[in-house]
Amino acid sequence: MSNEAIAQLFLELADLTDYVGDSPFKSRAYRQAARVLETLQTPIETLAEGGADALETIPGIGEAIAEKILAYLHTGVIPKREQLLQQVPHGILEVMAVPGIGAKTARQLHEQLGVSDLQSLRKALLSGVADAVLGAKKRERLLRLVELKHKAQRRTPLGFALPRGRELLQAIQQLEGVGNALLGGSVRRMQEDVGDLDYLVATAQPERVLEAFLQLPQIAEVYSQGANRAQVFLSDGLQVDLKTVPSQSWGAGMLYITGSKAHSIRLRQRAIEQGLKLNEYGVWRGTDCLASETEDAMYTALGLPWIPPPLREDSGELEAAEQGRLPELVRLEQVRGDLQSHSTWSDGFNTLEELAQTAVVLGYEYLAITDHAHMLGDQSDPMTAFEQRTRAIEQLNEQLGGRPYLINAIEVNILADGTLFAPEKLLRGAQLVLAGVHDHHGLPAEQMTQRLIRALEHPAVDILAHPTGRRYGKRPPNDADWEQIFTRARVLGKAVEINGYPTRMDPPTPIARLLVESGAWIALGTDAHAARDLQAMELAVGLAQRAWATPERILNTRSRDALLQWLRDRRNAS
DNA sequence: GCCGTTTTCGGCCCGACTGTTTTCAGTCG
Repeated sequence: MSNEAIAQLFLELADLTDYVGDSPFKSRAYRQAARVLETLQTPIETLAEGGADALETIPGIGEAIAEKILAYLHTGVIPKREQLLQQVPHGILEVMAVPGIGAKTARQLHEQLGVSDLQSLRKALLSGVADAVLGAKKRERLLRLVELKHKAQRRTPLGFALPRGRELLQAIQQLEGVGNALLGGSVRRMQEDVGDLDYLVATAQPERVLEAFLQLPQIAEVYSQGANRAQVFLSDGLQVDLKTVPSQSWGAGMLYITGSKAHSIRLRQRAIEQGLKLNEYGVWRGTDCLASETEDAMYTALGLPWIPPPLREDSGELEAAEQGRLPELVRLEQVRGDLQSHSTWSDGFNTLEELAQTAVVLGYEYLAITDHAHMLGDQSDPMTAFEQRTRAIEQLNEQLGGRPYLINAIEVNILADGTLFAPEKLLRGAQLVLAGVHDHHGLPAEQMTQRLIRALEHPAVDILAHPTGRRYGKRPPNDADWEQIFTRARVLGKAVEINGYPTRMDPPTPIARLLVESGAWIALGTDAHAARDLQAMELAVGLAQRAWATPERILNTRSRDALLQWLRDRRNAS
């Protein structure tokens, strides 16, 4: 089972603990443990091999939680969770997931009205009997939210949230009275998927801004509105929070609105240790404001350098900042080309010319055309089709004077046994070979590990594409020993891809971080199947940043000549 | 339930918004 799966169990345990009215600090500890488990880079089974002592070295995991983890790994259940599930109504967790219904309200609803799941909640709200517990106003509000909630169960992939968020940001910027405006939250941190959009506005007239904001046509439902904050839902159920601060608190507000929550809490604890207080208006000593106008000043007042948003997850960035070893993260403008794209020669929508034109607009020196080997031409004779495409690329390169330079590349399927589905001659003829898993997902970890290593060991392979195979809403990441795979890639001098295609974003952050730590070469690719998809490089870079990647080991921060030299050297070494 | 340059008990981030609460609990981010 994955770390995410066990983290989910602890989140449920936390809700159950709240529901039965046990210590709120207990449920907080469970939630903290869940968060830590989710961001853990190593599979929990591996860590558990060292027993409870090893687990307890993880911050936030003590004796009791270590024991629960071990019990789960051995028996498949956490006894405490099973015991609580016996005590509570079957569907109460989904009731508590409705915004505005917490543990206390859920319990009242159950005890007084027999509400036990979403369906009975909806009935109680519709019939009006819920008035007795909630009051008329809250009942009406919840009724609207329950209806909306149907549409918005899932988190939104960053690639979809980002354009929507920017569109709304533009609308907000045009509201009267708005000074600065920022799209913060998980989007600014470039998290792979986001639960809501968070905006910060600097203004001297918060009432006016909020009033105008609530009039925007995109807004379907107002959840709450106050003197300097509003929470609303868009018609598709996406939640949007907008907070205003006076302009002198801009930096403090940015820090607050960007989060993450865990990062903010650590900063606030740090402030307390230094006899200070941190809130969304500044850093304070008593009533003296020490910093508030810029994020930089906020961090400085806490004795830290500015920390880039993608790192703000309480996963080691504060310790690194303290010790002056924050990474110089790779930036989008350092990327000189895209290392995965598909043309009409396979399953892409755009021609080589169209892809090249967009690459020019993006300022790229090069673009790897990585059509699927098994989809070339009419598929009956891939070698002939490959040779035709090679000539087409060479001609186009000549026409364009190598600006951008199209790399005659190929993407090849890794079969279940780790062999490659393409003629050797074709593989040798390509300037650059990506190998990726496209079927037989979900093999046992050991088998998947050997499969990927075998593929990496093929002398023609340069890059392992979309390593975990995850697809949002379709397929979880494949299980494998990533440390072993990435180490093998480093030893072989090969690269592993960080894929920015919006529904892939592969590998997920914790595994991407393992990749960076392994020291293997990294290739950033959009996996574009249309020219406009090339824009997704921003997402690949964001994911690389969350993995603490610096430009040195990223292939496509290299110039065209340096990249081609790398390819020649690599081949000579194989 | 976790944790410790205020170590094995006594703390645990901080503020905004809602409702009907005349002083605050519940919920959320």
